[in-house]
Amino acid sequence: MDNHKLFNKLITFTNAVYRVTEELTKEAKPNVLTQIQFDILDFIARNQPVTLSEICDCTHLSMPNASRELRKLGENDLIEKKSDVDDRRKQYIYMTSSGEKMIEDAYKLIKVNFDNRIKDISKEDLDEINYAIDKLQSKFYFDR
Amino acid sequence: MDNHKLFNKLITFTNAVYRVTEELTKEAKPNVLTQIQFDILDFIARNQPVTLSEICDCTHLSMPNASRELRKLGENDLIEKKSDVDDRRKQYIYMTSSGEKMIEDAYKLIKVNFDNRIKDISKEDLDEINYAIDKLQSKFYFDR
DNA sequence: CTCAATAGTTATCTTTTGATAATAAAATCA
DNA sequence: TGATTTTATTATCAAAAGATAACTATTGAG
Repeated sequence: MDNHKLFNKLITFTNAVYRVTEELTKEAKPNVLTQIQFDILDFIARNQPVTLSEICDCTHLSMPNASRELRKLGENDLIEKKSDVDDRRKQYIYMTSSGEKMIEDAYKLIKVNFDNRIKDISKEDLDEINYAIDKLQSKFYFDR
Repeated sequence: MDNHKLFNKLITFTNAVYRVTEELTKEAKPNVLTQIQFDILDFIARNQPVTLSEICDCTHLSMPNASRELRKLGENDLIEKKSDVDDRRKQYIYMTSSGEKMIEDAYKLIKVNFDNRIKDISKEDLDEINYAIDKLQSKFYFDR
């Protein structure tokens, strides 16, 4: 197995992941939000509390643009900001309960799509899938 | 292993795939193209010859918008259209040699990033990665 | 205290992307 | 043959996203 074959296999695999992910997440985004707004909300949901700077680092948005989108999320009562007591320049961003609910509902729909996709897969194959994900996550898709 | 655990694992895994893919493809897109134009060019590269309708089906672009972006690719001499002899409504879209070169160069850069990422991974682990990708591709990320 | 750095906001402009209507030409159907 | 469908284009308009400059407020360093 040379690197080139593995490389090409990874390209094909990545395309498949993107295609299936799109199928699973299709229609999960609420219409009141743009894709970027939903991505930001999702990022906050899994990392809260976060600062605006952290959002910018992780989403490649500039501060002004991230600030603008965050303002819209705030206007929709999906997030709220609280000033840091120690450093009053910083704003810690939290989900509101309606923000939490919006993300929960989105994931519920994704879960339905997921259940539908695996409904005909045998227990043994699911175990293999589980094992393979662990392998890839630890051996290749790790942080650094 | 219940479905919920596997579901959550998949979400985390998908995020990791997206993050690493972005790292590997970073700066591969030529500045003369927008992301969508590059995606279309990449799609043509791996499926040529294609028709405009096929591009629309696979990229969720409307015909007018896809036609517009395709015109720009044509103006940059990256693709060319040839009418179908049997059905003269249809246009088969091909890469030009400079289009091919642009895609090749992009993948060369991605390959460099890939080689850099796996340079410290042992032969045994690479075999495991290879095996795990095959498993996931056939058991979960299949077409249908 | 002064000055630079950090965190964030507001305003503005441009580019990109998305949506829709109107059109043309060729093919198919009845 | 005439009506309908398919394939694609052009022209607009609107919305989303990206880029930049100017600004405020706070903190930290010397």
